[in-house]
Amino acid sequence: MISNAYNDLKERGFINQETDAEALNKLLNSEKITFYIGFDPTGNSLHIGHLLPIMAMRRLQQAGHTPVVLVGGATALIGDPSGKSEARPIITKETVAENVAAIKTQLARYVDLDKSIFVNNADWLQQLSYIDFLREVGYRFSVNKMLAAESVKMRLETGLSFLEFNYSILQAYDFYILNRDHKCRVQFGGQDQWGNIVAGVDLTRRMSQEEVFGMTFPLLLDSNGQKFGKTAGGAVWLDPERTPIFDYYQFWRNCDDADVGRLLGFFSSLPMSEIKELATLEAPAINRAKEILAYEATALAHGTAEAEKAYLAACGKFGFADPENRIYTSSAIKNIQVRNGGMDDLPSYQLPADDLTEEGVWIVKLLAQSGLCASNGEARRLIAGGGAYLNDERISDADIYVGKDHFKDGSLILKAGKKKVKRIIL
RNA sequence: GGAGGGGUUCCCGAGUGGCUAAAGGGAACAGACUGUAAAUCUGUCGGCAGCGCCUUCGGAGGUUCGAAUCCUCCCCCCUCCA
Repeated sequence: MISNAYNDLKERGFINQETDAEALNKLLNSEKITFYIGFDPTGNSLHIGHLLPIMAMRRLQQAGHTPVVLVGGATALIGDPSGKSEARPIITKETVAENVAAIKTQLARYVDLDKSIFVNNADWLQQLSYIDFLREVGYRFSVNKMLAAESVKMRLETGLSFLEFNYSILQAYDFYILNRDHKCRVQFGGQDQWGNIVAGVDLTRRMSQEEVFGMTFPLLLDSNGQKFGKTAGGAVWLDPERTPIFDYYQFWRNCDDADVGRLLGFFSSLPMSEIKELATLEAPAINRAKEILAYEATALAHGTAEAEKAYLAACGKFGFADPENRIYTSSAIKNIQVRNGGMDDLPSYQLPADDLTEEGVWIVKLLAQSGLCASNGEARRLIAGGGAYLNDERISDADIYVGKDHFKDGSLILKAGKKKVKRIIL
């Protein structure tokens, strides 16, 4: 149980902007409130980019507050222009409905949905009458003001359709509805949501004479200023079908030294005092902090059993950072017996039996079809550049064939570079 | 609706008839160095069973031995005017 929700968020770095710091501090610490965070169901899986608000929601819930999880079933049909340089393709209602279901399942790992209110704004936005809406809500918005908003200004350069321009009004209306129907007092969101949140705070005050608040989270960048959560293969997904659990673990394990502390604050539940210690570890010991981060983040997304497997598989490949458990941590990772093995838990690819002919499988083809390389050409280049390994031996020739004798106990290990691994199973 | 400018490979951005799979930069990937880090240096960066063929420069046609480059029509974006 988290006792002081506001300070908790603050010391973990969750707070970027807030409408009224003092009032929020008081509110979050002295009352049990209802708050809301929205998610746009534009895809059928969440990715790491969505995780920061989810973690905040989790902490707030643990502090006794009640989250309203709003999925933007209606607003996803519009497309939020905030923080985007271009309009995004409009998706169909059917897709939105599927996405909502998928996202709900993933959220359940982080938030206790039984103690949350789950709403879909399609339920109230869908049936609005245009004329009524304009008369009731539209007249309260000043276009002059809207044009001055940073998120709109940006798009004024490249173009903004009327459809998208309306987005912020709809989101503001959501806040008003949630306040009216669920006594929702605070909206949280990413940094790019600031304009939308403020619009909602204003609208709610005007329509209901209720004082509500807003807070945004920082935009996560890695130490290089790059958008966080992107890797070679694109986004890192919570769906294990898209991002194998081992790869998910590895994403965290490979974060920059400089980022570990901040990431532990956001994505683990370890106490801040401990995190500060971990973040200041010297040279190679800092790797233990990364293991802890990876273990904790993976355990949250996929469960402790899977996290343990990924941890052992990765350490089997690269070694343990702190095999003797000298570095203090409250994480359950310390209870995991240091042992090797774990090969079974590397991402694997099942080779169709027909592909293994008398002469074997062409190595280039195998690299490509197992997903390690995007095309045959890329596989050739990888081999030419000395980055391909078969059972930990560098492949020097693109024309070799992999036969039965390369498989030990029915599997072999293929690597692209030092970090990308695939177990090929017969 | 009118006038002008523009749409190039993941992104930015050169290229105005053959030497252009298309400069340069960024991102990305690999190698070396390391700690599965950062920085740095090096290489790669459309597809193909690779010295040749195929697909790409908003879309569709056309001119030409040859088109990202010229012509016609269409779509989209920006700026100014209405």
